[in-house]
Amino acid sequence: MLLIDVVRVSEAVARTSARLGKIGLLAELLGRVGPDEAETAISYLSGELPQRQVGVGWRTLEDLPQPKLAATATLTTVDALLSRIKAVSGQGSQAARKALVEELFAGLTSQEQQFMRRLLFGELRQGALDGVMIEAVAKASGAPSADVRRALTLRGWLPAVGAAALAGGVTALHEFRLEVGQAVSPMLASSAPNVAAALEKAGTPAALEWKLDGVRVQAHRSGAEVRVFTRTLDDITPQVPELVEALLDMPSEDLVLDGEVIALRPDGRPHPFQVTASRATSKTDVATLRERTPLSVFFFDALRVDGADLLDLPYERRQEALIRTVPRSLLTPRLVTEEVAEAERFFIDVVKAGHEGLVVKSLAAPYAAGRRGAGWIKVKPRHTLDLVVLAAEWGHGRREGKLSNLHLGARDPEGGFVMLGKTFKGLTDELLAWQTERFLELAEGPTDSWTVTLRPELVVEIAFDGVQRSPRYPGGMALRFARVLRYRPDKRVEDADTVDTVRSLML
DNA sequence: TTCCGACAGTGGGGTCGCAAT
DNA sequence: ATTGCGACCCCACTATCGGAA
Repeated sequence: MLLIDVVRVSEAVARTSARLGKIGLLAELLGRVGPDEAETAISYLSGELPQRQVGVGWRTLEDLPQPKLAATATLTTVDALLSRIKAVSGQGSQAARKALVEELFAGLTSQEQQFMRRLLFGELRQGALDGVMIEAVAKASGAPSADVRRALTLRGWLPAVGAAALAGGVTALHEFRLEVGQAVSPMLASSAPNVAAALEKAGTPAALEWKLDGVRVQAHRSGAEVRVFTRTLDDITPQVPELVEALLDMPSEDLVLDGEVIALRPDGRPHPFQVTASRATSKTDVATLRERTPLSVFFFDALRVDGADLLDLPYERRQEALIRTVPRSLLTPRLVTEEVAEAERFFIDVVKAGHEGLVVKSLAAPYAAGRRGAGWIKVKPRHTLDLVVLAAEWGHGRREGKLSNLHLGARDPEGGFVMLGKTFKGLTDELLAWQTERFLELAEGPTDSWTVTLRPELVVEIAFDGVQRSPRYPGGMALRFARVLRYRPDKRVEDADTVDTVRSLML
């Protein structure tokens, strides 16, 4: 199949707003792709590369070679080139990689080049990714979408699942099983503003578990062999020897557990997230790092114990298996209750202990991986500050032509402002339109095609999860997960919060 | 008819590993 | 030694579609 066939479908999908329309277009193409190219086609049309990453980003794609006039590239030839690019990126010079990227793009028409650029950036912007492609695979293969989802949960990679479905229908989908060593898509959580709302969503009684601010891990053991995967299913086994040893100490030789690794201080309180993340992703001299900053692991779910698959069992039953298998010291602290007041006390406890919050879980929910359903709901405390908008950046995609990303500053009592980070979150279309107009009135000082500097006159109320140390910003602090709550036209700049207030929150 | 779950899109800070400067 | 880049840890929020109620 020609690449241009895929590009045309992608463009048609982008022009179609109806989800069912997108599914129809994608399914039609899947119906005519050959078995050798199905995986590639599904991959491209769900915004991913069969190679996952190839080491090519925006910088490498800044200037492209002259496009071809005739579209002759096939999925097979393009895929082969991308594999070579990945191989060179793994071990080789940037010049060699650049040459291969040139070769790839020189073989494409201008239309194909634009598609391939967006695909490599991970910004397909056709309004269809995995969620829509699951339905398209179902439609094209005749298999129920629940079976496609189920196989995706177990395999963690839609192109492989989709190709199997197209080739072998439902029967092929049923051959995907939970296998030790093959990472499963992790179950994710939605969020609620407070404990009462989370309990409402989960139904009572519900389980409340401490939410630790670390790195999510899925640990597999088969006999003497252990493998550990992150949320995105990357293998980090060599980086977490503590976890490997913990698993080998357990009585079951055939198990899959879900949990979190976190670096704790000697007093048991958590290190900042940066410390944990650095430790869990550093590959060099792990032994020394381990001595200096040991990792602890806390498990909260069991997907397989003693060779028995538990995915479809209700939460409560999986907990029974977990408790039987994992030593108490490695279990995530939890409480089962139907009382809102008791749940709120538990929330206060966890925050006092320095952790992130709670995850509220329905006792009946199976391990519905890969979906942010109502089964798990996270609750975190929220801080707010009144800050001053110092500048704004032009948006992209659906925010093209709108000033979107705000530079946020706290008042310096000595005079001036100290930038604490940026945010683009929490803005409605109406607010985007309003602020674009207002910012242009306030524009003053250096302005380029990217950023508009403003007279510091607007106060905005910002919600955030915490203050972290920053090597980037002048005050040495940055806000974590900042988002706009509302503008405060009733407040003057002199009423905005100061850097001293922010500093006091960092401790 | 209204409500709500699921999805896609729009980007945020920090750190590591590697190649080039 | 330092810098630039790509990848990947952690993410929140709004708009939209379409099935559920």
